[in-house]
Amino acid sequence: MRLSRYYIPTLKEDPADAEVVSHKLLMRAGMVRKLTSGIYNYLPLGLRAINKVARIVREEMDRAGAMEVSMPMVQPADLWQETGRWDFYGKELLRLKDRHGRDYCLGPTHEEVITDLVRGEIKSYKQLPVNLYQVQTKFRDEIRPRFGLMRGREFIMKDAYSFDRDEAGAETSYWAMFEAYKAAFSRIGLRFKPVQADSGAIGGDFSHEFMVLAETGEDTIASCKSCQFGANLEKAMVAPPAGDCRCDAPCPPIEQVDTPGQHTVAEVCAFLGITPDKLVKTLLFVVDGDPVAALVRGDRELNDVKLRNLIGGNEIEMADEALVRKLTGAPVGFAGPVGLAEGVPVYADAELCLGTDWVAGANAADTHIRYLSLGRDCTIEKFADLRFIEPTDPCPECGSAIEFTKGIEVGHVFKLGTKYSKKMEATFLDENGKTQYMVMGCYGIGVSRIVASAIEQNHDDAGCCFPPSIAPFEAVLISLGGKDEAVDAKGDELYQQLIALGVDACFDDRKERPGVKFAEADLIGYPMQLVLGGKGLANGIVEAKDRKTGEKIELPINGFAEAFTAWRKEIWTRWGLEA
RNA sequence: CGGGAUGUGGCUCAGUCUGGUAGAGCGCUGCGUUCGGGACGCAGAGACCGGAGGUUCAAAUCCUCUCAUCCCGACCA
Repeated sequence: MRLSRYYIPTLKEDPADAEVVSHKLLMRAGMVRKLTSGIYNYLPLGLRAINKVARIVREEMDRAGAMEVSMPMVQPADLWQETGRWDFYGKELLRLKDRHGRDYCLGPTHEEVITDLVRGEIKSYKQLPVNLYQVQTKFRDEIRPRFGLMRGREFIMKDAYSFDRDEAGAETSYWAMFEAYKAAFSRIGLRFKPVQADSGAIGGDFSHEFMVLAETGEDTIASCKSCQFGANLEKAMVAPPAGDCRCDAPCPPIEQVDTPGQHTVAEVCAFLGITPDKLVKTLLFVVDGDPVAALVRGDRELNDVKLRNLIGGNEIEMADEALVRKLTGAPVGFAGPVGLAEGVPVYADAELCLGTDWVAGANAADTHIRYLSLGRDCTIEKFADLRFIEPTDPCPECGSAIEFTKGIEVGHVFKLGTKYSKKMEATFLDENGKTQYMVMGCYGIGVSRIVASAIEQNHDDAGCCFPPSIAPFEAVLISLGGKDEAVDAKGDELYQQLIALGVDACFDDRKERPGVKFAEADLIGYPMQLVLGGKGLANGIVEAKDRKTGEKIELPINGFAEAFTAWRKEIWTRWGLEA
């Protein structure tokens, strides 16, 4: 491709509405343009990067035995009503009506459509397993789209769905996808980590997220410094507390203390002269319409996802002020496990069973209680892991130290089980002629988000530093001809050699000053920059720069193809990639 | 949906407080000079100042409403 005929509208300044570096650079390098909030045009350069990601993903899907299909983006409401998600999915589902007034939605994901497709076509165990995937534009009406391609409303996703005869088969499919994802992200050149994840609203037994490690990530992951353990914070289990249950240990009788105006943990502790780990924090939630109380130590944070999963609920939300008053008979800040309204189950974090003699709210205004014994004074439904893991906690799998890092979710694999096949009657006949539900899995990769993530992970002050596997062009040949036509002519010749070598290169033959060409090459982030100038031509050399490291070497014009091939191999190797 | 901020040529912004009929830099067009890290000179094109209504002799500027965008939060396969 000759850049003199290519459309790359670069910007010298950061766009005013871009916050994160990937968004700024995607705009500045002329790769995307915003149409409206969370919705982007992909320009030629940006689309090239996206297509390269998609190509690698397709190759790994195909290698794993999945088959590409393409499903409609507009989906009829009745399919979503069948699974109940028409009501459950919420406002993220963009709904629309056709001219007859029939309801449709724009597909945020395709479990309904794929299950409908498969149930109509697959009737025998002999046809299973199957794994179908697509690379397609998705629409999710996010409450707050942000950060450019990182969290758009419209985005490109690869979604795959597996159908198996039984759990064992589903597990095999799951791990095949897990491995395919590892292979794909490795080939793309991302530094990533698969972590345990909550399966969220989509449901299912277990799941992993693939996280690109980057400071700007919206997710926090806990990972072990010595073993392979890694988990999204909302999923990360806390190791069971070390020690015996002492919740029945002897303790003076409960005593009420006045704590006028002391609402928060910090206030109460300061007032009573105790440390937060001596206090029991009581939090009230509503799970699927019913009130629930949860206890954690004063210095801990309750993980509502764990609470929801423990109860087996779908929706969980904090009780509002009115409900708190109703349940505790007191303003917010004085809730406790003793004397709560009748019938509110109380769940306690596991580590609370290690101690006794707690301070807690008294369910009365401006009052707390001390000498609380959970075993003696109240009924605990269950002691369970309910809190967020903390950096000082041991690894739940091996006991070593852990650390927190930020990550961007670029892939997610779920084992769905029969959640959708049961609701949609996706059945087949087994060897015995007996009807069975298909066991499903689903697997997503955020294709457009990967391009943004790659920039988040690989950039410097001058611009993007793309991995060669997904760079819009693998290499740029910059010709500094000016008035010297011989330079451009030789440049063209070398460019032809690159093309003949099968290199995805472009040729900067524009009538621009050298500084402009260099600055834009750095901004766009071609991994390999080749520069041919008048002096170089006279001396028989081409300058070669590794964008990532900045290292420059000289390649001979005589024998250019061989020298370039060797250098190219080195560049790819530095990225841990194979050309 | 709560809280905050911003809308002025393609882009980044000034001008708004204190009303007087729109500016700069970049980009774009032409000519000339320049030509190894986002050059310079000259000459141009390009904006009814997000939209609607109001106040006023007069509104980018003041008032009301509205739309859009961004940030924080809640939310989120």
